Amino acid sequence: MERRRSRSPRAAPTRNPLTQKPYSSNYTKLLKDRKSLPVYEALLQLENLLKLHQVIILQGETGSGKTTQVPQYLAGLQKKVACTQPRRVAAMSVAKRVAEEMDVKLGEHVGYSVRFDECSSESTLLKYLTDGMLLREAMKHPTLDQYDIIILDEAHERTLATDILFGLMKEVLQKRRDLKVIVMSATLNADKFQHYFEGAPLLSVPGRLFPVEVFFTQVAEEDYVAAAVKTVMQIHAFEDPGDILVFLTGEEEIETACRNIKKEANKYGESVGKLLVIPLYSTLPPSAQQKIFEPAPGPNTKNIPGRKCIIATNIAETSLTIDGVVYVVDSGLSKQKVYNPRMRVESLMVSPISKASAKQRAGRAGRTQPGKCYRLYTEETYRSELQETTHPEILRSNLTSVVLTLRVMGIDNLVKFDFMDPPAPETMMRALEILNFLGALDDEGDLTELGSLISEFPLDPELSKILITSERFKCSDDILTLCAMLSVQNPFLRPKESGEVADKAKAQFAHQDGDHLTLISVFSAYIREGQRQDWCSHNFINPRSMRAAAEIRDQLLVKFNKLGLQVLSEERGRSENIRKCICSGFFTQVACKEKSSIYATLKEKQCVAIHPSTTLAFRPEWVLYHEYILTSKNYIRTVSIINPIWLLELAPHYFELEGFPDSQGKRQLESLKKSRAKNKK
DNA sequence: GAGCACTGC
Repeated sequence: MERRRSRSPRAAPTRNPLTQKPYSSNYTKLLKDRKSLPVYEALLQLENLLKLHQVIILQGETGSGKTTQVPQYLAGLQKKVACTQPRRVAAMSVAKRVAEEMDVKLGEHVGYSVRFDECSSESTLLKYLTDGMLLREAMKHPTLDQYDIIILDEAHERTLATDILFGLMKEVLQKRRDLKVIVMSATLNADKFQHYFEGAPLLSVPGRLFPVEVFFTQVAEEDYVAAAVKTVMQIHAFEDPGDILVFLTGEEEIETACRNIKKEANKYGESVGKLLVIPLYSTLPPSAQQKIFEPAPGPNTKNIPGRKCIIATNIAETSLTIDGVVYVVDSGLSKQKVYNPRMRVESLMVSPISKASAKQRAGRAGRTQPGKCYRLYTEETYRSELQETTHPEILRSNLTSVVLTLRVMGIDNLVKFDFMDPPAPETMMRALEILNFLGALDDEGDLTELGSLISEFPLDPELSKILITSERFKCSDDILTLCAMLSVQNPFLRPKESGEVADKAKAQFAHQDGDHLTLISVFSAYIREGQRQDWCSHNFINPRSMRAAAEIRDQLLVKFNKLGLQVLSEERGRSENIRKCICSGFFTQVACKEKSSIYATLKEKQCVAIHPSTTLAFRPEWVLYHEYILTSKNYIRTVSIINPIWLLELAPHYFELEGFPDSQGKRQLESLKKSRAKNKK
């Protein structure tokens, strides 16, 4: 019966071909909405193009429905489909929505896969996953045979993982003529993708956003925070009801702006509506982040409606969507990561955003009704100083992990690997050099056994290395904790108003040998106290960091056991063993005291100071640091005391010292070497 | 003696 009916060209099937069950009423209701999406009419065209081409570029703005409709349409053709997303929340929520639209149970025909949460099965035809997760799958199965179609969504964001997948796709498409790839992107750089995948046809679908009127300032603003405050007050006093979203660059600025807006609003009294001012940045505790979803305040005594005003970082550009925003105020700036391969340092710099970002920010005003966007820069600045698109992440990152990943996927000629934007040769050289010193690559640049072990862990190669070495130093229990703690946001909270109390709380955990041991002791205390939220808040510890660390530690432990490594811990010589073990991975990050509190990094001879957040009670001769940051000064942060002899024992190859600049540290190491040689005789 | 855009495995 069903067969005959589904063959009929006119009547739509009443039973779901995937489950053989009749469609629910919810399905019918959702189908109506789906049919009104701009992308709906393009689906057949897409199917036909796929018969002729291996790669297709699909360009569509927010609201076109491409993320939900394209993958499910292809899965409906009985193809195994993977669709990547840059963020885990998106992968999970889109999968849930699509399962509902397809009238199947989430985790069966439609599933998702993100870190810590695998929701798919044998029967899964369509899987949404984070781009990083697909990369992990590709490390195991470099030709991705488990899929017929791979969709790279949000390609315009050019995340590190998506960029590597682009290059990988080029290789795999040669080996698998049956594989199809769809690159889905917002506009602006679709032609770049088309050029990269030579001959790939471009399919465009319109978006569905309300119009947003854009205003520029007439003259350049000197103080953009003050300008933002002024603009918010003007909107609040003179514009129609609707919430305001302001884009600034960071925590401090945002808190200042919030204070000033509240102060200004108070001056106006009842002549304007109530204004709810909410800061939004990623390091805020989740409870504070939830405030952005609170409704705008009601009318005041003069019956003027209230509104809310959210002052946010880039987090509101893509990661968090706030409905009801009608006005956007855009500073035109954001903090961006930059990488200096010569100094081997990643730092954050306030930089102008791209035109693509400016457009994205403006679009945040048009999600529910027509909106307005006030740009705190001139049209001339926009035209001449803003780049078309944001510099892809791969050009701004340390590539140690990336190079290792490529090697594991069997890419042996890195020079020939077709990057959409090739990274600086110096950055690649740095990565190869460090991987060689870690023992992950041999002198020919080939992957070693240790290298493939290192690549198994979801960690930076240096951290994986110390985790593996921890077996030898009988401190794996502690190093598992340390790796987890170094992978999460700084767990120590220090609110300005209670700085001293917070410092005292932190002092309870301080370990005399350094910040690494302090991190371990915080985690131990957290577990000992039953992982309690109230314990965290009482001790100025960020509970989110601790929960994340516990989860990561569990994941690392499972992997650790699976690889046949042994969890050992020995009390005798514990601190020394831990610090030696850290040296086995971070020997390139050591500094020697020059005078009083000034240090010089050994390899680059950069003058640095130990960051004031350290728990070290004095300034030792030699330290190992976890990160080198450029802020008001050059700082090294997360620092522990080491004995320079360990360096010679653990990384003799690196400390041959030929390429090192002359310094007190180098001379000390040289004389240590001499006396060691003498003792051996 | 002071500061951490945002993701992701």
